[in-house]
Amino acid sequence: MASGRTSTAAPAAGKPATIYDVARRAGVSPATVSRAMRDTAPVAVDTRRRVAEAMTELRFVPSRLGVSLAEGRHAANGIVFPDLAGPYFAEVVLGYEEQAGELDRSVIILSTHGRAAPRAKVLDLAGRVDGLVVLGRAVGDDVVGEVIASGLPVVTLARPPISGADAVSADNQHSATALGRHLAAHGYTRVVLLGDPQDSPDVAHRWAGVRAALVDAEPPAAVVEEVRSNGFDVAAGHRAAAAVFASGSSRPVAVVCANDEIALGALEAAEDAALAVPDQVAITGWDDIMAARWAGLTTVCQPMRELGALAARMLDDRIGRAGAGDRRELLPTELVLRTSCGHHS
Amino acid sequence: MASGRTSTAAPAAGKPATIYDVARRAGVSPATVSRAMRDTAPVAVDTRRRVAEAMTELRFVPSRLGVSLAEGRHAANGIVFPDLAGPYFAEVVLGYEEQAGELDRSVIILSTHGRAAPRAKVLDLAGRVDGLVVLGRAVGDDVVGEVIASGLPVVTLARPPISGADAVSADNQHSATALGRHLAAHGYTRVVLLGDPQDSPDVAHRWAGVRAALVDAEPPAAVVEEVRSNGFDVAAGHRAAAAVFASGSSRPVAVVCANDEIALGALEAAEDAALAVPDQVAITGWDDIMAARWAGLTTVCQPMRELGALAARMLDDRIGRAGAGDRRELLPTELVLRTSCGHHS
DNA sequence: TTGTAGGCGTTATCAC
DNA sequence: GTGATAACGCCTACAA
Repeated sequence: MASGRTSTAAPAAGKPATIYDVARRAGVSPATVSRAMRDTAPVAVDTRRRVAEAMTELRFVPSRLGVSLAEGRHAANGIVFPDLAGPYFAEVVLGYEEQAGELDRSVIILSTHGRAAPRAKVLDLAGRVDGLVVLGRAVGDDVVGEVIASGLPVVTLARPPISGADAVSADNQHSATALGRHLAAHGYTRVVLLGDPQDSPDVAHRWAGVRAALVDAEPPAAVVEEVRSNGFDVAAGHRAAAAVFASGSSRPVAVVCANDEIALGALEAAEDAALAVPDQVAITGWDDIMAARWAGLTTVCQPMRELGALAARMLDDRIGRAGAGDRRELLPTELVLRTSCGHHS
Repeated sequence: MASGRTSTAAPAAGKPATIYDVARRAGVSPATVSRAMRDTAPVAVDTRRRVAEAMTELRFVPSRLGVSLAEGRHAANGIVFPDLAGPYFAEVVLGYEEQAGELDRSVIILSTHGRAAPRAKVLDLAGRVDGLVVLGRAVGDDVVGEVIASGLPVVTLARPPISGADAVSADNQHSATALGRHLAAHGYTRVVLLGDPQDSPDVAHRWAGVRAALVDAEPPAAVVEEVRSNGFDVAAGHRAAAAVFASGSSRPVAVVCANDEIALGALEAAEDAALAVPDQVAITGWDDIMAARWAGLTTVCQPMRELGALAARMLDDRIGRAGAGDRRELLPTELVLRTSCGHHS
């Protein structure tokens, strides 16, 4: 026992054990402990056993910080989005988290809450992750550009593609056209668009598609007005629609809304104004959130979950390969006909 | 210029600049750069300027890993939840993120997706944060206990309090009683409870409250059956309710559901079975999600956002103070009467 | 006011 | 197989 004095080594006190504590306890070097843990090189069975024992006795858990610093990676990805209110973003984030989890990456979220200047927060986030996805108008092109320039892999989601980043979005074009045609087929000729195209690239695309389908219809229909909703929630939709309905004589026959929540607000406003839907006004939404089914809202279904999951996979890919070209992906959408746009026999 | 050779120092290549690069460039020591950045000690104006210049020229951004390792903190908090599907958890997480953001902490999320054994993932998460909130039945008491034992501050949310952790939840008792009374007042005497109390502590409390109110009513009503929904989503509710309605003769007159999504499913099942709501069956939910308003669902409104925000604040507190006693907080809820539980004049 | 040096906890490269 | 030792990037006493 001369060489003894073994196994007395204990970590400072309440503080967590380090790899050095384990090494001392097992009578080996820290390097060996690391190898034994990670199976990164052959270790004698006996040594391995002693290390394992020391680890459990000391309840050793490697410090994430130490590992990350040494490995040069965070094993975490970030996602920035405008808000989590409303089902849309939540579903996308969920799809993202699920896929990222399978790829063994933690997910750090950052919501800009519609507020301005999240630059600092975005940059901070960028420093905590191996890659970032930017959802919608969560942050300006300038900031995204900055992040890309810093060398961080970036994937944009539901947002105009940026050079140097991959992009995934839903196929707004297809369903916008289908929706426009459908409304024209119902015989509506006067439609108003309710939303904020300048706040959401997606919406701008939808509007363009609807407009085109309308004028191409036979007989041709047209957008008579485009009004800002100043927001994408139910309250905003309610206010904006109320204003539209109040302008009496020029009352439209169809109100196409930028998303379901605005449409739900419009439905409320119609009720307030004693306007029957769809007999006196047709109203449509976008996203197919859960409430839409119960409100009888005609809308467009997007694969929200899958959008998030795909973004996660693309980001993971991009982190792997160094700097190949930019990928662009488009996911299909589908028009969901219910009663708010008119009667279907 | 003999002492020259200044300001040529550049970071290795494409790699980000370190504090050493900046120091060399500004002709000072790393320590001074740190002090200048953090205002942690007086620095001569001239020195400060030179440092600032060097920083911008080199686009220096302190490495989060380096800072965290040195500071001994992550400046990040975690939250584990069962799922983000459905509005409830999403809203809570949003409230949490918002508050955490104001406290200058990043948020790392982890969904267990109902799946089992997230132990490893939870422990990994625990190693990345300064504190953790556990939402609902996201993870077993054993694992939570392990995390607490490791010394990490923990706050539980909508889950039975655990010694060593703070706890916040909604006041299920109050509204459960109100709901039970209301149903009894409608004259219903046969009610069935639809949900999985063993999967959600919240639900167990609600059931207890409803039962108590029912038997205390005059004339006394009672729960005739308690059926498992095997899940908390619309599909689960639909299946379970269909089974209930199929058992012909013993048809209940009121179905109290564990949450709104189950209730929505029950509403669908009632429609399938050609049962009029509320004339032939009354149906109630819980949470007051957006769809509830459109489905005319009687339910209970919880301050979901505020639950998350409060948890964030309590966690931040707990990280500050060392090991004071455990706090317990209860947030109020409110019964929301709509048409699914019966006619109101 | 500023510099020096040690520490935070791991991984990985060399030798042995 | 295993052990030194040098990174990784920053902060902060301690000295000067």
